[in-house]
Amino acid sequence: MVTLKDIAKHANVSTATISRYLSSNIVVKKETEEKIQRAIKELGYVTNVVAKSLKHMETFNVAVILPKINNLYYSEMTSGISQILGQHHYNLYIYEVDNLNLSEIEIIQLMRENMIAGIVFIGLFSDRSFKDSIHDVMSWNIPAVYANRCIPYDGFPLLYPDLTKASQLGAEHLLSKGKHKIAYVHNQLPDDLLDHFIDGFKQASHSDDTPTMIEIKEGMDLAKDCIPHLLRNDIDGVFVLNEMSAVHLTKALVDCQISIPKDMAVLSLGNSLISQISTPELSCVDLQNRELGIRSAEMILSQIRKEAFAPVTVLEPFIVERKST
Amino acid sequence: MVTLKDIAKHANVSTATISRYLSSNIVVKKETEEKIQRAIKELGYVTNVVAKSLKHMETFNVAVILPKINNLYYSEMTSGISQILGQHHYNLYIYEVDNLNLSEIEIIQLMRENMIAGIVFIGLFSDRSFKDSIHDVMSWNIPAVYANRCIPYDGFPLLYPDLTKASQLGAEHLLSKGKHKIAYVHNQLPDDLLDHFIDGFKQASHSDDTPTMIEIKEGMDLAKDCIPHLLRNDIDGVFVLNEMSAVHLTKALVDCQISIPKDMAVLSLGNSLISQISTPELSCVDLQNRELGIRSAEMILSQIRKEAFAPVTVLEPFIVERKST
DNA sequence: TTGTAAGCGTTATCAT
DNA sequence: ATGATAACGCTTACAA
Repeated sequence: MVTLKDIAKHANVSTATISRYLSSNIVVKKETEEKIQRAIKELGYVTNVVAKSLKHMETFNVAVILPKINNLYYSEMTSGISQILGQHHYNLYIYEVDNLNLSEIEIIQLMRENMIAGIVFIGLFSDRSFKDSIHDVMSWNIPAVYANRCIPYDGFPLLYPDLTKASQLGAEHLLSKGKHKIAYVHNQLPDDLLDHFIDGFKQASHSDDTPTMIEIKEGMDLAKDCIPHLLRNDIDGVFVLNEMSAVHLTKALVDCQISIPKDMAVLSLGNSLISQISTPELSCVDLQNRELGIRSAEMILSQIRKEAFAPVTVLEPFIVERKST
Repeated sequence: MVTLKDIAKHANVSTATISRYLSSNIVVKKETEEKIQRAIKELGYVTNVVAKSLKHMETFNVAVILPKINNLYYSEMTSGISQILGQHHYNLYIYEVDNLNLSEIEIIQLMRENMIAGIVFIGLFSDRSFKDSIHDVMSWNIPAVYANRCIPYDGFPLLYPDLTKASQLGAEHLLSKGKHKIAYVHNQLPDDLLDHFIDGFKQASHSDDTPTMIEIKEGMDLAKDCIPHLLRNDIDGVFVLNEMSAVHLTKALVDCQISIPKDMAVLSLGNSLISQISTPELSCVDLQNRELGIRSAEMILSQIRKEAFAPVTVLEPFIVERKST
């Protein structure tokens, strides 16, 4: 490996001069500059970031901790993060929790050992893992962001889509399509989260009515269990709070020869590729995944630079209308 | 930050003893061990991996360089890589080329600066970028793997799915379904790659016949341009060499009221979520993306450990039959 | 404008 | 079994 010392010797200047010339924009005699440049080229010098990191006691590595990367939901956010970090010359580590046989504590420990510059925690909005760990992380002055959750503010930077608004927009959209008997379908979401959706529905319907709530349980057969339930209640519009379930329900409805959107409108929460691929193409409420990633990264960078920033960012969802409503 | 020095002072032993106790499994007096353990706990020491890396002149960071992460094709491979690296306590860097405003040279430079332990290059099989850079990387003794390409062996570790076999399996499958007028649909694949597919077709048909080759051009309307072409040639089975295109073509066929698979069987190359979501669900040739990732990571680790390994790994595709054939 | 030297946290060599 | 110390490559007072 070619070091500063090597080019110092080769160029007949001190390492200090070269270091200054390379790092700061400090003035150097033309002659010295030429000598240095020649030496760098001739010996093929490349700077050693690890040594720099040790000296400065900081790295340019930001970690994203998520359940798994092979999921469009997470990978879209990650891509947003990657974009911003790249622009600012930070590197991106990925840790897949579902894939790593490490406990939460071990992963957090890893962050400290590696002098990680900042951490983005990503999870489903019903997930509460790592919640306590974040306080540890912050107490060690590691910038952190908890992204895509919807939990009460608890002293750490938070970022999530406005689910009440999402619900309101969704319900309004269904209503505007002449659907008046609306059901919300979800995969075992916790009650406090469902409350957000119920609130949104009330705002949309200008009433105190509650939508029919239908829970999809693990291994349930939609055509046998869910659709009869829908029909029995004369439902004419469903808002499915999980994109994948929306796709499956749509498939089941088509199999049951129920016309979409005439007899049943289907609205999905989340707008990845799969909503577009589904037949019919699904209308959906876009939760802005990429933007969520972008903002997360920006919040991390603000913290690193000790700039002011809003500790809680709430993103506005919007409707994307396609064929299913 | 609590350092070895700090706990040395606190425990009244030398840094050398602690370092040895922590890193090697060298014997220490019971009394010393207790003193050290107590000091570590009381001061909250965590080891500094950056300092270790500088000392040892090696990191535990492996980089994956890919076009973009928000694509099931790449994220599935990446997840496989992540799984293996995690098991061996390596960290995973991700660099999205499409997202990073860096030239190939700059990215490679970055790898050197950061003392990356190994690099997995991932790309579409029609892509040839980074091909030359790999020789540079290897000349600097950075372990590297070129994954998911199908290019002639050129002195660097290679890993790809057997496309000729994939073609053969696909053609055999369509033939076995009674389809005799078969077309291959692709998105502007280069000729040398198409040759593999043509070879596979010949092997399947035990003849020297060539399948009808149809090229999808940027912005082409499948219903208007592609399907009439198919019909004109009495095609009754298509093998689409790109999963996304297979989905789109299927949609277009359904719109044109062509019955799948009765009037037209559709087979897709690649087996991600989207083939399952498509209506009808697509039969496909699975290229083993996750396994490709797993093997890539293993090849990197072998190189790092200077173990023997096969420089070229070819993975066997297999048929997954669903509703479209 | 340039050089000298100490030090970032760790490990390894050589003594003791 | 343990300690003193140099070194990994780089930066930065301080001096010249």
